[in-house]
Order: sequence, then structure tokens, then C-alpha cells
Amino acid sequence: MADEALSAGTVARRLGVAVTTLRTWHQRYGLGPSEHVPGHHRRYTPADLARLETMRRLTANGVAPAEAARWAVQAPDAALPAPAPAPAPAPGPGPRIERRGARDGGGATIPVGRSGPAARGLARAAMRLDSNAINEVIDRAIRTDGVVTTWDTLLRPVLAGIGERHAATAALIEVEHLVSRCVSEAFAAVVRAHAPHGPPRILLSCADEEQHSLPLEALGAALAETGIAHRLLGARVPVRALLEAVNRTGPAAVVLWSQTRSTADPTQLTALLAGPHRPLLVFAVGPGWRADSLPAGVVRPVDLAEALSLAAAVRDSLDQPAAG
Amino acid sequence: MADEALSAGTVARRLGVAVTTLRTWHQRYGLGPSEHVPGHHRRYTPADLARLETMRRLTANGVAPAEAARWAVQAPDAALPAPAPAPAPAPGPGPRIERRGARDGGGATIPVGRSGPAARGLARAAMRLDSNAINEVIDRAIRTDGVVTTWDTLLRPVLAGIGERHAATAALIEVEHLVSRCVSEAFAAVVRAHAPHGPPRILLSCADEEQHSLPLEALGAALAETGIAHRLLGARVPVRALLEAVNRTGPAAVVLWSQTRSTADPTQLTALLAGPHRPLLVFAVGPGWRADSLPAGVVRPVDLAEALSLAAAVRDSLDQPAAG
DNA sequence: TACGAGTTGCGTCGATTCATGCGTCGATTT
DNA sequence: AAATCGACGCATGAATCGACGCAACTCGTA
Repeated sequence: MADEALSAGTVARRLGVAVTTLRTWHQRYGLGPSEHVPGHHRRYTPADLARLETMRRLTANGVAPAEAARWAVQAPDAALPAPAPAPAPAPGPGPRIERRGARDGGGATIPVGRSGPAARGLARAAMRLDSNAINEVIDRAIRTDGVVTTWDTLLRPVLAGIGERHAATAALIEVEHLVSRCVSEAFAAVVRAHAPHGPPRILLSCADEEQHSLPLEALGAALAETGIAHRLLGARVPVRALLEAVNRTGPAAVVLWSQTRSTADPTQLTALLAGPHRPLLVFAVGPGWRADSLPAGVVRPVDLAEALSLAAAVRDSLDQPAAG
Repeated sequence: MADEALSAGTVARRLGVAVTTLRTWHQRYGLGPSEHVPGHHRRYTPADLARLETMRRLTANGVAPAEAARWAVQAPDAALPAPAPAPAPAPGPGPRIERRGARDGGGATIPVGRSGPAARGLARAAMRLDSNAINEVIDRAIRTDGVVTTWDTLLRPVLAGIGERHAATAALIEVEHLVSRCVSEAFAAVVRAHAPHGPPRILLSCADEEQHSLPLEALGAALAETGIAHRLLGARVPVRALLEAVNRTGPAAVVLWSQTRSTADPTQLTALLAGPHRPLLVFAVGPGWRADSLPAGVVRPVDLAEALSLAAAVRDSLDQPAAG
């Protein structure tokens, strides 16, 4: 693979920095050619270049150089705020539930489609308002399949089914509340069970006016499951309060959830990026956000799993005096 | 060079306090970086951080800052005075652990009045959005004093203080949300911990449009603690949904919570009594209800303890063959 | 009940320290 | 000969420093 060995000057020109800077980065941060004999010329392989590219993109987004370098060294291809967001339309992670079939009983049932027996069982327990049974099902599912899978294949379908019924029949409000509560509690239990390592560096918050916090709680539980500490603000967080929280706690990353388009005001993201304690990374998560209206420097994971892996990348970044 | 030399700002963010506070702690209590040349930047080693962490934990538990600092300086890894430390008498109904030195003040704080050190610690933890500390304090309080006492002497005062501040300054919304969530989770944990004996015969529900469900959750947790199973519907339960739930589950008693007068529509109570599956007992709980407007046959406990004892009475009466 | 004293967290201000990108210089590599 | 190397130093803006003061809270006392 040595057919591409770029010289220092070439790389420098490509990145738009001075040659000296490359040398500085090498000796200050260890961010240089993987194999380099002191005294000899530096030869950058494509991998090295990718690392430098990461460094450049991070710093271009305001990340402190020292931290950006650390990040670049250990996660060369870390997903980053791409200047041109992927042309993914915004269908949202809305679970496409088959509303047909699933005939379960005579009266008012919850359509869960082909989401497996557990979902049907959960739906039945919900209809009975049997919180014990609900808890049991959820707990077992989480214990068996983990938070992410449980959320995607069990909870979200059932909640969506309830919501659908609720929208159609204007009934089942109690059921919806009860299940939401149980889910929320289950997630909380997960968080409590997994003692977080260090201080929470990730802040989860709903967008202003956004009422649905369950998906965020799912993310929080998934994070906890992975051993990543976080802070969850909850639903309906005004922008001012969010900024205040960011200012007070200085998180490395902020996740802002928006369920519906009406709550997806990009201004909030802009405000986050412009605030005094600018977070390293800002995530816009949820079906509400429109990819084309996001300000530059905002990452938009498409589902829980992606958000999780991105957050894990954040975790790996140790903090150190940040300047610049 | 120390592999980890955290700057003042980083440490401050980690702890959830302002940078200025770190400096203040240093010069007031001597709680600073072990080696620090005046005029130069402070560099906190892991050991220093541990000391500060101790400080944080102690203050979160209500210890006066001055004393907490003294403690932290000489015993960096001091274990929490959790179960029964020497200088702490039994925190009975009068949690007057130490009458002096528990002052508080400064900046945006939460007024808790003379509600004991635990309340102060909780308020402090809340201000720094430290959910771990919040959980810790609440859990210990519940474990030590039980749900009712904890609610009356710790949680309600603090929540009221936050609400007061919030109403006055329009700030602290995040704090309010976070604490509410933690309280809710703590109650849920209590309910989960105490496996209910039989089928739930008591239904707890918020009045229509009523958003505050925390007091109800407190009642639910207290019931669970006493071994009484219950069903909790949650906030904002429309009358139709309530009746539907009563109809489906046929509870022996229904508790309807109203926080403010605007949600205390007596019609709901009347509807309950007139429904097909008339509950044995209907409770109207909460400050919203007006005694003179309640329909006949509705009981109105004045506080959590009374509601609890009445509910216990219900449970006992169920053991006897009820004459109808 | 009201009031003053003591505590305490934190905002502000001018001065200083630090991190960082890059220019320069003599020696070495290509 | 051109490019680069390692070392050194400089300019600049962000972060921090120390000092001061404020405001809010609690508690003892009148």
C-alpha cells in the first residue's frame, strides 16, 4: 500500500496548513506518519491522511486541537459533522406497523403487527392495566435482548400501536399512560443498575415543547447499559433552560430529541453551537428534524443504534484542558 | 508530565460548579490542587479531584460546606457517613443532626428553610443537575425514614422550593424536571422492590387535566411499602378513561388527585359514584378539592399519612366479607 | 415576626498564563 | 538544488488568576 506516500509539503497543502504545523502536530500530539524514523522525511500513508483529515474537520468545527488530536488518533474515521448532510429524506424511524391482522380478541385491542409474541403479551397486559405483568415482560426483554433491541422490536411497536388505536378511538389513554410509565421506570431501573463510571459528559434533552421523552430515555438506558454516563433533562425543555444546563455542566455532547416537526426548531441547535460552552458534538435525533435545515456542525443519527455508537465515540475522548 | 492534569474549567464542569467556586474553595478552605504556584493556572491531579469529589458528595448529603471541606482535605476517600457514623445520632422524626454550621447561601440556590440537612444536600445536588447524587440522597432517605416521612420532610419541601424559585425567576426548569424524574423513579423503585401481595384493589388517578402526579406516586409508593397493591394511572386522565379503567378493573377504592382548584371538578367524583362498577370508596385527595363541594360519599384525607391509613383500612375491610 | 450577622456560591474586571499555528535557521535527506 | 528536519521563538486569542462584591439563604436574637 506504499504506492501512496505523500510528503509533508503535499499533505500540508492538501489540508491547508503550514508544513511546520504538521511537524508540530506530530511532536505535540503524536499525530504523524505511523512509521517515521527521526531525522528522515515524513511519509504519510492514506491512513495517516485520514487521521489528519479528521483532525482538520474537528478543529474546523471548533473542537479544541488537543482534544481533536486525541480523538483523531484513536478514532480515525469517527463520524463527524459532514458539511453536506446525506441526502436522506426524513421519514423518521417511525415503525411501520402493519395495522392489519393481529386479531387478538374481540374488543379493543392493540395492533402490534408481526412484532413477536412478547409484543402481543405486552399489549394484553397493557389492556388489563396490569402493571406488574407489564413490568415483568419489559424487564425480561431488556435482560434478554438489551435495551436497543427491546426498544426497537417490542416497546416502540407496542407504543405505536397504542398510539394508533388512541388516535383512532380516542380511547386507551389510560393504557398509554400506564405503559409509558412502566417503560420509563424500566429504563430508569437499567440506568440505576449500571453504575456509571465517571462524570456524565453527555446531555440528553428534549427539544423545546417536545413532550415525548421516552425515546430519549431509551437512549439513556442504552448508554447506561454500555457503561456511558449521561444526564437526562426530560421533556419540554425551554431553550433557555437547555443553554443554562449546558453552561453549568459543560457536556461533551448534547443530544436534542424532536419527535414531530413542529418541535424541531433548528434555532435551538444554532443556539447550542453558539453558546459559551460549546459542546464538542451536537446530535439532532428524532423524526422531527429535517436533514436539510440543520445548521452545520450538527450530527443526525438515524436510529438508536447509530446514536449509541456515536455517543460511545464521545466517551472515548478524555477531557483535558481545552483551549482555542 | 502527569498524564492527567485537569484544568480548572474542566474540573468545575465535572463537578457541576462554577470555576469561581473552585477558586473560592481553594482559598477559603484550602481545598485546591496539591501543587499550585500562585499566579499560575491550577492543575488538578486525580488525587485532587478525588478530594473535590468527596467534598461534592458530602455537601450533597447536607454537610455544611466548611465542614465538608475540612473532611475532604484530611480524608480524601472518606466513606460516606451512610449507615450509622459516630457523630450522627438517629435521624428520627426530628432530623436535627447538628444545629450549627449548616448555613447555606450564595447565588441561585433553592430555599428549603429549616427542613434538615438532607433537604439542603438534595437542593445542592439538584442545582448541579447531579442525578446520581440526587438518587443517592432520595434512596437513602426512603430507606431510612420511609416514604411518607421522606415525602413530607424532604421531597415536598425541596420541590416546593424549586417551584417557588421557578415561579419567581422563570429559571430552574431543568432542575425541576430532573428532580421530578428522580423522585418518580425512586418511588417506582420502591413499588418494584415491594412485591405486592394480591391483586390491586386501589386505583390511583389524577383528575382530568391534572398534570402533577408526583404526590400520587408518593402515595403509591407508601402503599407499596405497607404491602398494599395498587394501580396508578398517571397524569391527565380524562373522565372517560377513568371510568373505563374503573369499569374494567373494578377497584375497591379510587383515589383522585387534584393539585389545583381548576382541575378539581366534582363531576368526576359524581360520575365515579354513579358508574356501573361503583367503587366501595372514593377519595378526593389534594389541595385542589374544596370540602364543601364534594358529593356525598367521598372521603377527603388531608395528608399523605391519613390517606395511607384509610387505604390500609380499605385493605383490611376487604379481608372481611363485605356487606353490600 | 422582624432583623442583623454569618455563610456561601458565583458574576465581574483587569492582568496574566497557556495553547497553538506558524515563521525562521542551520543541518540533513532526497 | 529542493524539500524537509528538529529546535526555537513569536503573536494571538482563549482560559484562568486574584480580588472584590453581590445576593440569597439560615439562624439566633430582640
